[in-house]
Amino acid sequence: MKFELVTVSDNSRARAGKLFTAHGTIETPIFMPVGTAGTVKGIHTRDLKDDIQAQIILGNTYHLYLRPGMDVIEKAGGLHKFNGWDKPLLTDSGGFQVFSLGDIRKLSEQGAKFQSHIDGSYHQFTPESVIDIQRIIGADIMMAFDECTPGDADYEYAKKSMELTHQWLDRCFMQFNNTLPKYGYQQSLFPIVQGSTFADLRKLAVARVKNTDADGYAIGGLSVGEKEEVMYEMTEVVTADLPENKPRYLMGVGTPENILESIDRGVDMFDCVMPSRNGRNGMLFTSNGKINIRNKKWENDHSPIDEMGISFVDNYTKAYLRHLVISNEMLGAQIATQHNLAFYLWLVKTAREKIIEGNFVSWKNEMLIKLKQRL
RNA sequence: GGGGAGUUUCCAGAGUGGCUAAAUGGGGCAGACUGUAAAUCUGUUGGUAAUACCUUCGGUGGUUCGAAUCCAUCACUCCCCA
Repeated sequence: MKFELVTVSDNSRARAGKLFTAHGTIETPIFMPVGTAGTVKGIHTRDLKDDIQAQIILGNTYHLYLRPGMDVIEKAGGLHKFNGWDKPLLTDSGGFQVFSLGDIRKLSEQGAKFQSHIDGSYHQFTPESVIDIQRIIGADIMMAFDECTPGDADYEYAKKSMELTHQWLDRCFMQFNNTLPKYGYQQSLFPIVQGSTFADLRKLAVARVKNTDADGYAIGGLSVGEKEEVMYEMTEVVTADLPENKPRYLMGVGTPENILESIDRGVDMFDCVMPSRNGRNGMLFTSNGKINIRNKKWENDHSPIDEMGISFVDNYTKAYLRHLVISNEMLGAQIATQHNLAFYLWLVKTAREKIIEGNFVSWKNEMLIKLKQRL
């Protein structure tokens, strides 16, 4: 995998780049739609590619391992073949599930024991097994197994948690280096910087993680309960120390505002369930602000969802979409998801253009005002 | 014609003397959602000058300190038998 910096802003840390993978080139900054169970919920790969213009999507180790299981994925020839997405793919390692499945998981130095959220059965993930699974899935970018430290962790916990993540990181790379890709193309492994809300831990984590000389670096453990300013501060601390010539991936972030602010602080890659989940729940991100499409005020608003017309679904009217969402028609969730994802991809694509043109910061400031609005 | 059951707040439907502005579900209205245990969850849903008062359980009249709840009567709905 190769990363090429195209432009770096002179009045901000924002960067435009190109990431070359076995399944195609990704133009950064980029937003990666989340397709946890091998699908971006409600969206066909055709629309993902042609309409939304996604360049890379996610899958999840934990979910795919539980269902359909590695046997099926391997027989399919990997996830690309299984779900028909032939562009770049990134898999999360299950580290976030260590955090989000808190009640049904047990941590040890060896790994994490999970209880399946599907049938309650017990499973163990180790740094080694997580690499093996991601080899079978065949993701272009695999993530190291980490503990996603909660945002309200105290210093002692954050430090211990970070150290565990570092031990696991070494084992991940060991397993990575001792195994080969299964489908004949190169895969990369990204380490994850933890350290919670403590700048000194974050700096330690970056220094430690840089030793791996990986193809890219991720920032984890943010937007997990801490304040927004803290998230920005930590992002800055981390990007300041990460190598310039490698992509930086801020995991799980965020709102359109978060993304612009983080691009400004030198982040290149993002993923978040927000556009898809909130879309399913009736919330739209538009070029003029946020919309709760269930609200009565849209009942007779027969204007397009978003007059900017980024996606073909933007031609559906607010009144019609409101009707679909309120009636619990599945097309409502599909349209809203498709619109939101198209908007997110438009946002990062435009950010890239502005970085290259040299006026990212002023554009960002204009956008932030619009994005804050609630329609 | 004979016998029986019923009428409750937007809907369905509990409630058979005070703890009832009235369970529960639906619908309505609003909010949340950040590496997806989520097509999910939460709040609210008679009115107002609102730690109180007013109006409300088919209509009217009564019993009672007190009635959605008991009695009388009228209206309407449904079921069974002719």
